[in-house]
Amino acid sequence: MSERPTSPNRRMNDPQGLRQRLVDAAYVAFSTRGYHSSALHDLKRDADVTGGALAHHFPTKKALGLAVIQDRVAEAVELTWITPVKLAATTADGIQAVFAAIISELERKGGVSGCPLNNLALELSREDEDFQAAIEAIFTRWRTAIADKLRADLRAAPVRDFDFEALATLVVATYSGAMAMAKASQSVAPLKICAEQLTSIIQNKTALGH
Amino acid sequence: MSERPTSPNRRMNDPQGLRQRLVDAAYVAFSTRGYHSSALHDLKRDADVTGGALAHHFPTKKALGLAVIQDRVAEAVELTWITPVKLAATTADGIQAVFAAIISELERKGGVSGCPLNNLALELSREDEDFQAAIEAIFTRWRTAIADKLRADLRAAPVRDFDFEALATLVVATYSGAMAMAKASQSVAPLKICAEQLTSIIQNKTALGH
DNA sequence: CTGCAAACAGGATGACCGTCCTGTTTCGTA
DNA sequence: TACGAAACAGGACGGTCATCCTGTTTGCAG
Repeated sequence: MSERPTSPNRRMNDPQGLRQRLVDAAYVAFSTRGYHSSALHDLKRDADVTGGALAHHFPTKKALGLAVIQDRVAEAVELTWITPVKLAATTADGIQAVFAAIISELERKGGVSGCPLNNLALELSREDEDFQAAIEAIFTRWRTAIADKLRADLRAAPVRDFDFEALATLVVATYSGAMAMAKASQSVAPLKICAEQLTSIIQNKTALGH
Repeated sequence: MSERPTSPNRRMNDPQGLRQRLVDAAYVAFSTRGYHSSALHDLKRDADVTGGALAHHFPTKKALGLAVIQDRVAEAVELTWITPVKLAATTADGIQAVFAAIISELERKGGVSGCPLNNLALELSREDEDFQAAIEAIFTRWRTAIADKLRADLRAAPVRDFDFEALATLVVATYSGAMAMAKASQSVAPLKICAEQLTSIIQNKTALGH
């Protein structure tokens, strides 16, 4: 019931704000219900935007989807994963903290709707190569950030034959798969288990000794 | 151009065969293009089935989707994962063989369309609780089979504090996530990396020592 | 042979959805 | 103030899709 402050009858052009409301609503919808299951009609209602405004900013649904991926999904990965890991004392600490934060957030609300990046990756990667490229770029940035952190961990006490990229790939893959299992079971149990396994593995591998 | 042997003009009722053609076509379509992106019109064409026949066997699209999950997806997991792992000498051997088989199969054809179970899990788990239950059951069976094999591995030389279910969860999650990354990058590289990491981890954990 | 339910044919239907089109308003610029 | 481009309003349109409906055929029971 919250009317936007377009009080009397006067219109105010606000292209940036309107675009942001639109992308925000689309991000929520695409992340939870999926891209194809989200109708533009609902997005227009949620963002309080008319068809003409939508068409003006995003000529096609694909353009909106691309904006969601590049603006919001990339930002979400940056905020929930990359930055916390980078700021943590060690990679293992960072990963444990990220998992814990995500788990408690999921427990706060009722259900598990899954990782936005993973959801859109499986739905759109094969459908359109622009989507695929945008999604792959985020995965690459994510994996690279973890690999860099692992490299930093071992700056002081190097371990020979350590493949940073491979271990980072394992982390990203395990998280993605754990979230998929969590979504399928509507339970955070797979996330808790994989968090413990992963941190144990990383601590072992980054410890002294070959 | 391959006409089915309905040679002159005579019809032959074949409820089981028709149902099988339908579920087969739906399995392929749902696994590659996804559930919502697959139109019943295309399935009818692929399976050479009319609308009346389809409605007779599956009153709704959901019923067809449920049959695909319970009949074909469950069977696929059984054939490509559970049986090979069960027949292998060790869990690590089995997992390595399964990954290798899947990778070479993906390299044979051109693209990566992803794990059917994972694809449908992310698309349908939150949409309908019947779908969710059917998918969760397959994940549970999959994970349990791997845990059982791990238990069998350590029958002779037990390792204390070994959590079979947790390690099995890690395996399933890592595979699912690796396949998601493979789909996003349209490359088998994540699968190769995770296969190596996983077998290394399992061999370490199942080896002698605390 | 006969009746009857299951199996199938083929199209109608109504809802939905993305896109586009025409008109109106805002706002920077000159 | 005049003007033009951008921003926005609101609905029409065409296509698609899942479902349903009416009729016909098959095949088994009796």
